[in-house]
Amino acid sequence: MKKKVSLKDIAQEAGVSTALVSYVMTNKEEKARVGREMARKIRKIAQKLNYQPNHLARSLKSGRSDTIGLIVADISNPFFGHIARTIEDEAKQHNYTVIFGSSDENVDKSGDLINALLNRQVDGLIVIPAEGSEQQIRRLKERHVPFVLMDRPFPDVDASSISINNAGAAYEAVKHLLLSGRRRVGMIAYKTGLHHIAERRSGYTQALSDYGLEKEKRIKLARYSHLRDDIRKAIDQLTGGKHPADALFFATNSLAIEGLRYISELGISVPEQLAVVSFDESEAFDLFHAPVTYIRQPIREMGKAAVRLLLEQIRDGDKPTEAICLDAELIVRQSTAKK
Amino acid sequence: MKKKVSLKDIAQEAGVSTALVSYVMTNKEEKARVGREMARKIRKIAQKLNYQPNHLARSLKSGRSDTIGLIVADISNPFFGHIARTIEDEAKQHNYTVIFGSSDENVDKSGDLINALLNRQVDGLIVIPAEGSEQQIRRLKERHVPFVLMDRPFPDVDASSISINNAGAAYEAVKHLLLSGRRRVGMIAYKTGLHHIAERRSGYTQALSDYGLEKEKRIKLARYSHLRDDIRKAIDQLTGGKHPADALFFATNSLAIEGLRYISELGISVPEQLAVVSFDESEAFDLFHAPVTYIRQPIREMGKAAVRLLLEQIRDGDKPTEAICLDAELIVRQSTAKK
DNA sequence: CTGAAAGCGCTTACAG
DNA sequence: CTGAAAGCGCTTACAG
Repeated sequence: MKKKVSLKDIAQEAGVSTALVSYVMTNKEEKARVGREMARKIRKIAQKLNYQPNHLARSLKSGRSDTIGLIVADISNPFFGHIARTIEDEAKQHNYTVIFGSSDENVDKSGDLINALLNRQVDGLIVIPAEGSEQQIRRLKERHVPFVLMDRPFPDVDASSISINNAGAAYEAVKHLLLSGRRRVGMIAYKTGLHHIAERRSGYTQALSDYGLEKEKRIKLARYSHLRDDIRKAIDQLTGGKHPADALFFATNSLAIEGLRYISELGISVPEQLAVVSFDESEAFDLFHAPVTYIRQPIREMGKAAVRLLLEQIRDGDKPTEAICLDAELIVRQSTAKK
Repeated sequence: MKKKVSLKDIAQEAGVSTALVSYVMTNKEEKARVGREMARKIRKIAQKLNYQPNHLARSLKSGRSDTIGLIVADISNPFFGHIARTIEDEAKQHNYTVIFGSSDENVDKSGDLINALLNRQVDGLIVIPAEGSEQQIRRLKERHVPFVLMDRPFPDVDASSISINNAGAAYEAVKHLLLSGRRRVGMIAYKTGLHHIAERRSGYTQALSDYGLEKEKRIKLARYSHLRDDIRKAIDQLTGGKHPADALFFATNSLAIEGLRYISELGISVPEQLAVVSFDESEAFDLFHAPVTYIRQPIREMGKAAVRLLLEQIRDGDKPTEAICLDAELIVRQSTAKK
């Protein structure tokens, strides 16, 4: 790259010290009581030379990088892509830039990522934590790094977080299935200790038991790393046998998409033979022949809240933690129509 | 945040200069001929203090930030999300971090973004350029900023780029429709001057004319900002009248998804009444009742090539520009089955 | 084998 | 109203 013009170049041309130029360029001329004439002259030269401040130098001096780090599970998953987009927009409004990384639901990657972002002096972190990363998160707290957990709070860690009422939303979804006449409702979830999935499972269980169907509990788990195979197996089991499920509740959009692929292949008719509800949204749900009933998370609000909480923490290191829990909404469509 | 430990702290504890510590921490002990004992001692202290280098300071000094900037149209669009993911993975392998931004197909935003990333001293840029951003790209070249154009080359700008054979891929798609017995093939594209869309249009036109159907050309354009309305209007026009289209070719996945939503609403049967092909891929294409035939771009290869080209440019500022053009693949499925 | 010193490009408290 | 100086945390050419 061509050598960039620095404060020094401007100072030289204007015949003043770099200090003056710095004051003018950061609009602190008032405070530094720089002469109006001089300020104008400096600005003019800066313009002519097309001066662009070096953010790195500024950050090194000021201790603030105006950058936030974002850790998601996988940026190519539209759910996280949407979150990233909201955070980007919201951050930009406050003159922050976003560095991101995908943890792939992997603790080691997550740890490396956190370190890499921290070494780059991000002012704070928004993280959608991977399973088993509690320790890493605790370390953040010990080091007084401002951060916000998103999507998946850790019940045992006292940290600011944005999440939704997972148990409640799952409960509503299952209740909706029961009210539409289904009795054998299966659930497919990730095999994970993450709290948000546990909550979704407990919402499911609670609904069944409130409707006197605790005996009908049928949950299958799929590994993130063997998604396709595990889901196929799960569906085979749930829809086979003497008392096949007449409804399926998927705990996330990726589970549902993979599941629906297989359901189509098998020629199972939705919603006649099998009603379907999923967490999250997806364009794919719209194009399924029976548009899929889903639980809509308020992604925009979540992103906004996350950035807000983080910036407050950055500004005030002693801000008490704040856990925000938003409500999700059940969007009812064809895939759960009454039989 | 708590004060971080710096080289100085280690130097103090070890009773040596920061220079020594720096050499050891960057594994240049050989070159600096630091004593083995001393090196061990320094490493031990660094470990104990949990030393983490400040990347900002390093970058300021070295002039390299080991960060690349990525500009996409919209990170929440899975197509770009996938590209981002490949670039992230590939960059990480070379110890680079990625800062990203969404231009929203808007020239002003794109300009702001480029500046913001450059001020943060990214070593180079991978950009999926917005319409009308030629000037911004030319400026990059003038300033000798390493960069690679992706997805959309500018024919009038001599720059390194990764793209696919858009005209050829479109040609194949339309040819496939014609060979499957369709005669009135409509196309829906973005209203844009961007070259890759122009190429897709010309592939369409060429195919029609090669098959003696130039009179049957029916292209409709939709504005990015009025996607839904424009597509609905376009589909109404194409499928209405005395000679309704019997096939539709969508120039991108977002156009197709919006279009298929409407086609479902209208109750038009695919592929019987209307065959459908789209550029790009999407999970939604799989779940459509007649899985959609699409043109698969080699995203992984594209991302890898982009990073490779960029890093070569960063290493060698005089590297001549290189335009890589990859082939796309037509994946034939139900939506274009013979009538 | 080791260290002092300069410098990357900024900011800001301080002195005049 | 203006400027000299110190310093953020590193790296590296140079001198011993």
